[in-house]
Amino acid sequence: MHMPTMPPLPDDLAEKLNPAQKKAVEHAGGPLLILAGAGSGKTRTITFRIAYLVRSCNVMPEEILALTFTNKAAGEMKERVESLLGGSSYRAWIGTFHATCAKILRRHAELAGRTTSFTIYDRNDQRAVLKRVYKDLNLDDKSLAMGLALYYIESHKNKGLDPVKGSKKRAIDKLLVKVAQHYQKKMKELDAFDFSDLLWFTHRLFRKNREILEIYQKRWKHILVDEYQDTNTVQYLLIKELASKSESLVVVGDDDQSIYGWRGADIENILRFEHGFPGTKIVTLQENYRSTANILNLAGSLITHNKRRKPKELFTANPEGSLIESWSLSDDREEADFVSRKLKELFETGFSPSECAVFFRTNAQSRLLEQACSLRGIPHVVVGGHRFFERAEIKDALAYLRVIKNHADSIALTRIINYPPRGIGKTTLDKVLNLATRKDICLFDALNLAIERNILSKGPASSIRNFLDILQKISEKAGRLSVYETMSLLIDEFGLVRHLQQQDTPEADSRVENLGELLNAASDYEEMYGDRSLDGFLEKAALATDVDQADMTKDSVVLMTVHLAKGLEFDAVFIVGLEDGLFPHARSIEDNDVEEERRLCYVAMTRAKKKLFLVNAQRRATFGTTRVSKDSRFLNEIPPDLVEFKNVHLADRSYKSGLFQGQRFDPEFDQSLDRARVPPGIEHIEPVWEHGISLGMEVHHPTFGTGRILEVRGNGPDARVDVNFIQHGRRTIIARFLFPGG
DNA sequence: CCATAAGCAACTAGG
DNA sequence: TTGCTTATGG
Repeated sequence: MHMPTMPPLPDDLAEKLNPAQKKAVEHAGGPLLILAGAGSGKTRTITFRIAYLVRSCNVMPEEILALTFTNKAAGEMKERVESLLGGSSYRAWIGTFHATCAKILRRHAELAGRTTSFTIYDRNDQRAVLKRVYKDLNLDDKSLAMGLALYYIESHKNKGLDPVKGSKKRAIDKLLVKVAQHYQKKMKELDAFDFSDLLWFTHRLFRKNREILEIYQKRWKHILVDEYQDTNTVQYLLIKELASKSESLVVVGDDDQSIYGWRGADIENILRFEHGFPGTKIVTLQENYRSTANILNLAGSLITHNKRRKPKELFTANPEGSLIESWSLSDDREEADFVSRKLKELFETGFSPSECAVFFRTNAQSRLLEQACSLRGIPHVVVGGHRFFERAEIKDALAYLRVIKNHADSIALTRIINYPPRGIGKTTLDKVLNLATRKDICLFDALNLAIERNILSKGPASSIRNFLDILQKISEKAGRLSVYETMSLLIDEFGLVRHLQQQDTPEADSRVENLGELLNAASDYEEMYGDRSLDGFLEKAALATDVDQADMTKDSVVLMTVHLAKGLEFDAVFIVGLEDGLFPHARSIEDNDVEEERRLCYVAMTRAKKKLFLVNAQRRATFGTTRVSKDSRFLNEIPPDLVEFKNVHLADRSYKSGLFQGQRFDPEFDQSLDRARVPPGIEHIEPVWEHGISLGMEVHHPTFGTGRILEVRGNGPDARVDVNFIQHGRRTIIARFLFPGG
């Protein structure tokens, strides 16, 4: 099972690798742990190894399994392997844990108590299932918080344990087990898996059916795992099972970048890798190719404050670079304002917007930053927050698709039964749901039964009949239609767009646009995967993430949470909200686990290539009230000689920001904020176009009222102008419909 | 049954 | 602050 000697690396690969990377790529046989520091060429090492195996070691692409955490990482890996190997590379299995498990489960669905076209449920669907369970058990959210029940179920599965067989010591434990039992039963009836089920059921499948496990063990002779520090226990067990007969297992990770403890990731997996896999070899990649020496040393000093880590020190041949700037602003608005101004300044000194990023700890922080960017006309994208596939209108359309595919999906059916409103109200639905419970049938069957037995009042009954008829009609056709065609048909037949258009609000308009996007996504999917089936598309939708969706191709500043930033890099990085209680988060301080927060901060810092700004506010609005905040402890843990502290203490001055209050800036403040040329207010932002259209200009639109110009694309009467309307927010308008003044 | 108003809770983080 | 659930009147 061990390969004694390995053939030499081809020159074209070898010349792009340092000695440690080479060692990792050429590793022969047995388990290998690559401790890959931030920016040390981890992806290159993995992809080159795959190329090496195929090109030099007579390994077939299909004998390779590479597991990642995000679709994005999987996509990048596929791309890079393809550029190294060309045509045959598609036969290598490169995917996320979840997608890989979903694929396996589709093949053996019946053994997991599902059909091949099972549905994947997200957090909201899970909540809906739990709601039904609560109703059946006569429970309410007060006697058992739903969040707790979900956590119980999920954490058991993450640990590879059966939530149905939990401890029953205390009354609450008994209750949790009971809820879990009903939940799992419901999920089976619904023909659905939740995210953690995908991993858990695959693990169970392998444990109960050794012959199936063997199929995959034989197939995958070489296994690679990316971001190993983020694996949880089930993932560990899956890897162990799959790799027990493989020729090589290579895991890559960095214990200092383990930031998913809250979703079950166990840092011990990487810290104790060699205990789980005897005979492990370890290669450490310590040379950083990304950041300036100052940034690297700063991050390195911070992380040494952690106890639970493998000691290591990164180094770089990169120049020292400029000092790290630490800015302390008076409040959160000032902070956002500062960032937007500094961004403008960076653009002037040659940084391009897409090479700049702003990281924050919590999503709630994004709003002010977004506003500040809009007001200054800074092109920006917010990654995360409410994801595309979780927007109500998208979920509605997908719910229709799910019901068409699987009539037993009562969760989806409940969602759409009266959306758009068709006269089937709460009382009617309750009647039918009760019938369903009594007869132990799904909602769809209950609807039919209720009609048959004539137990509903006339109005609702005819509505239901009509609804079922349309559903029937589309379902019959669906088999012959593509996803795109099915979707357009249902949007039309059920009047989804019509219903939104009637509302005639800007929000509804943007929803209509989103439905259009969904149709695009469907046809893209067909083109990309050559697959016209609903199953495949729905699976893609369920597993899609916002980072996948984010359009990084535009030249825009990226605003995102630190968690989403892992694996990315930017010339200039702002870390905002560096305050105790926010970053590190209050929760982690209470729980006495600041180490993960520190790793998170480390991840954020090491994304920066050239410039790093550490920003905090002295006062911050949370909910309704403003609170005074203390500097983040992390700011005290970094070497001061690497930092230029530019703190502006304004707590005693009642200063109002010009940007947000519509006033001019305080010139004194401006100077203290920055010695150099910061544009004092939006009225000073340079005019883009001699037609009299300039950024920041006040304009009037017959429908949308008054607003200010944020961005102009093109010129002449047909130019596209982005305007921030007081009443209607940001919209794109053709220039000829805009009039001067308010 | 439905639309709107009012009242109230929620904000770590994500596949 | 937003976004949900509940109350109210049509």
